[in-house]
Parts: sequence; C-alpha cells; structure tokens
Amino acid sequence: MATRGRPRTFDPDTALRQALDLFWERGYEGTSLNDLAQAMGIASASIYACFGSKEDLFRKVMALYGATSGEPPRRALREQPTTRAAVHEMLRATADQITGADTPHYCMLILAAPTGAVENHPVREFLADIRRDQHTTIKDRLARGVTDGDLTASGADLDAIARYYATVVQGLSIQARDGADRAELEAVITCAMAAWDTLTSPTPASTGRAGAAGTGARPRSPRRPATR
Amino acid sequence: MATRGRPRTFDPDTALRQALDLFWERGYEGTSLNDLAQAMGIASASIYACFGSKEDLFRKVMALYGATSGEPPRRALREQPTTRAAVHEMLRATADQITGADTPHYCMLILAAPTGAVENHPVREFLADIRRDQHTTIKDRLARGVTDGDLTASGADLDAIARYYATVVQGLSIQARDGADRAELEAVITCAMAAWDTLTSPTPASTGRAGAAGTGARPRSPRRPATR
DNA sequence: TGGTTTGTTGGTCGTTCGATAATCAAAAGG
DNA sequence: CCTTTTGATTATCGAACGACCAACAAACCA
Repeated sequence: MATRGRPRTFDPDTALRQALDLFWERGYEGTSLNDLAQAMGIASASIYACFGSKEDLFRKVMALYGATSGEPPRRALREQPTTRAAVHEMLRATADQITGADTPHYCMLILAAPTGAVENHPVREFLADIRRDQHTTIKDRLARGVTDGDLTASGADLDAIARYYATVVQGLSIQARDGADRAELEAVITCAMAAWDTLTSPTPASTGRAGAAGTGARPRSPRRPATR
Repeated sequence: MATRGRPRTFDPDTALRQALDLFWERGYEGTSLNDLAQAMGIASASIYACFGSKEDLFRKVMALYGATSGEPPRRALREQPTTRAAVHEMLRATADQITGADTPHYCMLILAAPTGAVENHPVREFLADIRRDQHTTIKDRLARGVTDGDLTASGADLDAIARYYATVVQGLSIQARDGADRAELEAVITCAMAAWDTLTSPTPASTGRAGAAGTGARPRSPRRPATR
C-alpha cells in the first residue's frame, strides 16, 4: 500500500518550515496564500490538498514551532535542578530564541495574532490557549519546587509568581521586536530575577503574599476626587 | 472665513473616537475601511476627505489614544512623589486601563500592529517609536529620582530598570488579553515591585549591576555540548 | 436669486483575498 | 497496455479590499 499514485514533488516538512518562516515574519493575517504558495514553491491548490485550509496550515505550523523554538525554554524548566535556576534559564533560553540571527526577533506564539478581524477569532483563541498552557507549565514547575523542598510558597503565591514570569517572557518579545539586543534582554532578566528571593522568602508580610487580595482596595481614579 | 460651504454633518471628534474603538478591537490590518465607515456612520469617501488615508486616520487615532488612555500611567510617573511610588502607580494605572469594562483588555499601542504585511511596515515602526518613547519616559523618571535623592543607581542600571518595567507593562497586555483579571494583574505587579529594593540598593555586587556586562559570558546551547 | 464652495452619496476602479473545479501528469496494479 | 489512484497545475469563483471620482446636496456670499 501507501505508494500508489503520483508521488509528491515537494517535501511537506520543508514546505511547512517555509510556511513557518513566512507566518513568523508577517503574522497570521499578514500572510496571504499567494505569499505562502510562492515561499513554499507550490501552487496554492497544492497547499489545500496537503495541509487543508490556511487555518489548518497555521495550526500545523504552530505545532512545528512549539516543537522547535519552544523546546529550549521548556527543557530549561524541566531539567534545571533548582526552581530558581529553572526559571532563570527559561528566561535566558527565551531571550536566545527571540534574538536569533536568521529569525524574526520575537516569539511567534505571542505576536502572530494578538488582535485581528472577527472571522479569525478561533486562531487567536488557539494561540491564547497555548499561552495559558505556558503559565500552567511554569506554575507546575514551581509546585515541583515546593515538593522538592527548594521553594517555600503558598498556592496563591505560585499562581502569582508563575503569572509574573509568564508576563516577563511575553514582555521580552515586545522588547526584542522593538530592537532590544540580547544583552539588553539579559539585563531585563537579571532585574526580573532580582525579585526571586523576596517572592520566595517565607516571610508572609508585604512580600510573597501577592495574589487574591482583591481589587477593591484601591480606587481606580484616586488622583482628582471630583471637585464638585 | 472658515464657515464657507456645506457644513459637516458629523462630528470629527466623535467619528475619531468611533474609529479608535474599532481599531482597538481589531488592530490596524484587521480593520477595513468599510468597517470604519459603518462604525463612524459616514461614507468611506468622507473619511478620506476629513482624515486622509487609512494610515493617516490611524495616526490621528493613536494620538487620541495616547492623550486619553495613555495619560493615567504617564501622570502617575509625573506626579507621584517618590520614584518607587511613581513606578508602582504607573503599573497599576496601566492595569486599570487594560481591564476597563467597555474597552478591549489590552493596550492598543502594543497589540494593534506588532506584525503584519510588508506594506504596513511604516505603521509598525510608528507604534514601535512610541513604545520606545515609553522606555525613555520611565528612564527619565528614574533619573529624576537620582536627582531627587530617593534613588541610588548607576546609568547602566537606570536603562536596565526602565527596560525591565517597560517589559512588565508590555507583558501585562498579553496577560489581560488572555483573560487575566484586575486582581491577577495586581498580583503580577506586586511581584514586579518585589524586585525594587534589590535593584535600587547601593550594593554593587550581584544585584543592581544588570546591563552592559555583555552577552558572551553564557553560551547559547549549554545543555548538550555536542556528544561526538 | 444665482454662483461658489464644500461635504456627502453612490458607484466603480483594479487588485487581492481564501477557496474550489476542471484538467493534466505521473506512478502503480492488473 | 490500460485502468486506477494520486498529485500538480491552471483557471476561476464570489467577495471584499483600499482607493478614488463624478454627481448631488446644502450651506455661504454677493
């Protein structure tokens, strides 16, 4: 079986990689099928035959992206012995990925489709789901640190700290996109890690207790309290 | 002079606000002229007559956005007495802005056009310039803190710390976009401010010295050092 | 009132969008 | 050799795109 019919004249893996490069550079909506067909070296009809719709292709591209560019930060979280080293190395691996010599200087997962036309809402939510998974992955690593005994924090802390470092990761992409080089990102990472000891010290007062406290405490417009 | 000819039947300020709302929701490329004309209640030709091209309209929209949504964080930086309070309040004002009840949950400046088609490169650089100004504004406030005497840091530190908090601001937009609520953003801000004392303490060793050190120190792929 | 000036309407320009149908090409099975 | 199966190509679909123009409408000045 299998090898009946006319064999394919292009390599789907190569074509997928070429599609990845283009989506990475221009985002989801900024990349047209004609652009893709040209970059992949095939007709647009062949794209449909092999990969399905534009959205299907993009989802396959994101799977490839996650398996390649997404792996170093994930591996850092997984393999570093201490929780602190895991988070620190994850940030540095991220900085490495978004300052590569021959790739766009940002994370595709974050900037390929943050906003856009209404009809592409599913694509945006698809990416948002993966990003929310990132937060969970970090949080799980922190929980493992508690189990391992190298981290002391409550559950609410874990969620807040994980979200904090996810926020830094995502902010780094904007920085790199706007021209910050690797050394400048490293400086940001050093600053971000400066919070670690405070966040993970056992003292419950004024430090680690970050989340949950509620919004109500501070009014939204405290500046000018309605002069009549 | 001035009032010759047929008077305008729509209010340009109102129309600009309506255009702002649509650009905010869908981004630059995700918003078509037909969408705009419908939302503004006028024909697309009237848009050209009053505001110029789509790009011209967008630039005017961003000016309005900066004067409204951008003002609270800027005012926090300007008016808070201490540098620490200024940065902290800037972050909170940002969090307020990106969790408004009847506006999209992110900063338009950051997510309206991070990537896109090649022909819209000028729009992306226009936004990037404004974002880079943000970094400068924060840095200037830190420098003022040094002058005021409530902050001790070197020049390289100021750049790194300013970039760090700019990174947090930008990361918060992704968080809010992905569904984080005001309380969760507050928790992230608390974490981000936990770095403050360490970053601004006079001790030069291992803490504040963030920037400039150079990239070369750490190899990019230290994990698996080429087995054979 | 008539002429001038300006804004608005409606329509159309050529292009491009994502997607599909029809046709041709190349390999394997019988 | 001829059918079957599968892939690639070309042409094209209807819709929407940004941009623009001519015709109409409404206000001013004289």
